[in-house]
Amino acid sequence: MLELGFVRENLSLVRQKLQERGAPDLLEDFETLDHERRKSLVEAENRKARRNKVSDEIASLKKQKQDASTLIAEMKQLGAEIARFDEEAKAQDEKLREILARIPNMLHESVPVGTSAADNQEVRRWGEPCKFDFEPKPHWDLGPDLGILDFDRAAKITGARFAIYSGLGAKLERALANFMLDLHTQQHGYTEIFPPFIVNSATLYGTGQLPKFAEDLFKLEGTDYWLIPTAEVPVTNLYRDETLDAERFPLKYCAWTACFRSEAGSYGKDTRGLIRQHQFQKVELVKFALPEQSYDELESMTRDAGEVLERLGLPYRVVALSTGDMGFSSAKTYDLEVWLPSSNGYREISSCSNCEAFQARRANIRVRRGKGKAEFVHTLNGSGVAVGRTWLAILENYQQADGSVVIPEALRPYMNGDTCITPIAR
RNA sequence: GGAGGGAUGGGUGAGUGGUUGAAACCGGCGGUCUUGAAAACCGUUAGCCCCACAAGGGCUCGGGGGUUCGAAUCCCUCUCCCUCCGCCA
Repeated sequence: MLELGFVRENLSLVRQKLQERGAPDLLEDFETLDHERRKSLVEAENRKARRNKVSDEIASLKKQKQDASTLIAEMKQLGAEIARFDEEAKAQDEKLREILARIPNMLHESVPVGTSAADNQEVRRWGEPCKFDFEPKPHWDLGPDLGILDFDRAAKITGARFAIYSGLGAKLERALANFMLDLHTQQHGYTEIFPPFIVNSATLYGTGQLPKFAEDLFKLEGTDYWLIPTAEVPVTNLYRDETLDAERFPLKYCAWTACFRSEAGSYGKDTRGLIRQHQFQKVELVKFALPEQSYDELESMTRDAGEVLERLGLPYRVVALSTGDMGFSSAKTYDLEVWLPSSNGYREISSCSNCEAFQARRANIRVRRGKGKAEFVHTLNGSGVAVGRTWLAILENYQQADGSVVIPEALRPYMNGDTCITPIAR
């Protein structure tokens, strides 16, 4: 969320930034509403000042056992007026907050200007896409052929966009999660968190999923509970409504969780395979940084995520998202895209964002240095990385002519020494 | 699921409907004393909003609503925590 005062003082800048994102102008009524709210506020507060004063007078009259009925009659009248102006101010305040809550973050000046993902800028590449001397299979054929992935039974048990991993497939999923967690906790200094997969509305509001994106989420009927779309939500909200000590900064956390997304509005997209599921696993990185640290921390977080793919020998590239492709809460985002033979191209496997103070303002997460005044922290989050997509990237990139899949070296300790997945009888 | 008890400033914890935005203690900060430190003593120590040159004003005692001229205090409701019972991985 942006600060009310900031929007008031930078109205044209905010509008320009909205335009760069391709977002609609949400600020048409802002100025009048803001003005009227303050007018009602002053009217109410002047009367409250009077009320406070007269209340003291009434108290002292009563103490001296004198009659206060004239004053009390005046106060009755005043009370009604106060209630009216309070109500007015509250309604205007709510409208204003509603507007503010739906305004996306201001974009960092380094974000490439564009209208869609096509304008994203490649920053760097790692690795060479492998050349096959046979026709490579997509993972949605490879997995079922190997007997480690089953879409049909998942559809029976639940529905479309779910999958069942079995045997070495299930083990590979687990191995990947452990490999990633170990890398980040042991080599990169992140503290592991295992949070709830279910959160309340206030938490989702804090990271920016609510109020605007409710339709992307699964809600538990009859409750205020929602399934998390990413571990960013519970982990960033760890410190909601808290003031932290600057000494320990930056704070770095990683978490493995299942993620749940309704994928409303993506009908027909990526309907085959594991790319777009309602439930998937992800190792998430979250940082709380001082404002002057946050862009360096974004770079190192992006490298930390990239190292996962490098150790697994998966070719990838890093792109800076353009203004037209940016998420709601982010000021700057790098996507990591892994090479997928089935797409003959790069597909998103991680997204690393600096949200600056946008989430911290919503979630009221502050930091105090020394005796200074508390200020809002900068929050960052990035996938480190999406486990399900890594799973399919390994299948596709490490497939052999005979239909088997070689396990990357770095993963073998996590697979009890298994070096290869070969077709099994079902 | 049932029955009780709680929620007050950075912490512990008082608080009879009317100078209680809030005692006291601890902690923090500043000072006196001291070569320095400790101890002792003195002082100080919430946030947000409106207006703004300044002065000033308003709100906040878990959240929301109500009663009242006036609510930390009375009523309703929600959330969370604790104890006991039931159920349970």
